[in-house]
Amino acid sequence: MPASPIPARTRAKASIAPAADEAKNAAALTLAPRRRRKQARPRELIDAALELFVSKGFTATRIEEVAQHAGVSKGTLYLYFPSKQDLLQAVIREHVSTRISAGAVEIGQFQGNSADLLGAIVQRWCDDVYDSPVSGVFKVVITEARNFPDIADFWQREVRLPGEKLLAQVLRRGVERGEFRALDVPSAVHSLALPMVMLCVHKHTLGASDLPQPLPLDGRAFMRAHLQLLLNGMRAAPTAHPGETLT
Amino acid sequence: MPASPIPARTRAKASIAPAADEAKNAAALTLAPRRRRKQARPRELIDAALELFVSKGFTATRIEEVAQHAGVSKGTLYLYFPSKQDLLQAVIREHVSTRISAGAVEIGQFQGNSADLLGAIVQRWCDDVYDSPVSGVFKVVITEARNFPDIADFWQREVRLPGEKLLAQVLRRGVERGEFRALDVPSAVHSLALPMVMLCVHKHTLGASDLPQPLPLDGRAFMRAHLQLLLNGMRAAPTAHPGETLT
DNA sequence: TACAGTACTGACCGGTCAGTCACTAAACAA
DNA sequence: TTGTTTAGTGACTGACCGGTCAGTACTGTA
Repeated sequence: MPASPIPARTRAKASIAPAADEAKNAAALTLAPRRRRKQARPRELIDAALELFVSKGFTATRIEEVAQHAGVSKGTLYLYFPSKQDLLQAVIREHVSTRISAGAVEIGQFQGNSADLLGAIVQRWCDDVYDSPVSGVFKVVITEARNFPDIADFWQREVRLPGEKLLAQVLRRGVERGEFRALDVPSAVHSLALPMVMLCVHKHTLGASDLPQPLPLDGRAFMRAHLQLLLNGMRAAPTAHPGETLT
Repeated sequence: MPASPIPARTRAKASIAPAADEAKNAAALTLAPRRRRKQARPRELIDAALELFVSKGFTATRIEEVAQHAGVSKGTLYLYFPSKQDLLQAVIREHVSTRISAGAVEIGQFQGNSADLLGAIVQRWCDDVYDSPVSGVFKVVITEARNFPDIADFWQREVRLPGEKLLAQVLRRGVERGEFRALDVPSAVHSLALPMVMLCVHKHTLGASDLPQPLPLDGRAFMRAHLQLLLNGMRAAPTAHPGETLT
């Protein structure tokens, strides 16, 4: 039944534009002509999705906004991604998974001592993750993991597992080279990784720039201090002051 | 325009009930008689909300479910809380804010050394927060902070600020008593707090018991190990192995 | 110039849910 | 017993949004 009793809100934008401009680029204003660009669409949609998912959250982002942002209509988006969830999965694959494997290669080639290696990793992570929109993906995954078990599963396999393996490898290297004392490696991995992830989450929740900041938190400075504290704890053998119970 | 062309699903339930039963216990079947219990309602609604918000998430929990869980109808809930958001705020106030001030009092009375005090705090936090449904509130706040700036603000003032103040106080105590070296106290507070919060979040996202666990994470054991590592780092003066650049 | 293939469009559908309000009945006083 | 107050009810409304599909128009080919 294509009765269509609705008057169809015709593009009103044009009439808002100043008359002066109108004569000149009337054609340009008339909603950019259709272009067929099958190759470029997926990546453009993924990038638009990243930006919007991060700034507004996954649920709050309407699929139509993503499409608009990428310069296409809602229907076109569904030509390339079967559902909103699949779009999110594509964002993760494109922006997070790929980076981790790239990082792993670099680390394998590092020559110096392990403390410096950890310093370089933290530094790199600040530049490429914390300071980039990618940090928002951590928050999105946490927010949506319960609603989309597939996403949770995908994240565990493609991000968390390789990420932790990578850090564990570096710590074991330090122990083997006699730079760190014998460590509970899996625990120490979390001592390093949990704050890193939490910083990303914080940046996109309580730390969001449009919210009042009674307790500002400089992620970069903190991570430097945190790493120094951990390194200090990993070098010396456990000791206790007199009177302390060392459990 | 209350045209309402929809046939309005009229309550069909009554006509479905077997005629036999009807005569006998018509009254008994009529869903527990109304009771007027103005005093008890708010707390019962808050507790029901905590359980559901934590297990299903804030958005996925329908207000009607909360009401049912508390044994009342949706309308009654709105008699006590003006909106879903206000209900969440009440949950936070009742289950998180109050605990922190209680903890602060206890800590003021502690006599032993500061390492043991930190151990006691971590232990207590595992028992009262991590192992209880309250841990889920952290995840809910993170999930909803962007959608409800009021909640974010409330959390900063009522939870994060007093919480960090409390830990800073303990660390300063340790430095003053000569148990820890001179520390960057705000940083060290985060070295302790960020993993604690992240554990709560993890427990209710990737760590949820209904999801596969390729990388299990024992929060309690980790926190013990993490604290030991930090204590070790806080006791000794910073050192480096030969050849390491100490930045 | 005509035609076919397909990238692209956007009005529409179906379903969901927070919040409302006219009504019902419990509790208690006169 | 009757009347008054108010706690409690649940059908209804209005807004929202993911996903669909009949139709449109760009592009390459004959």
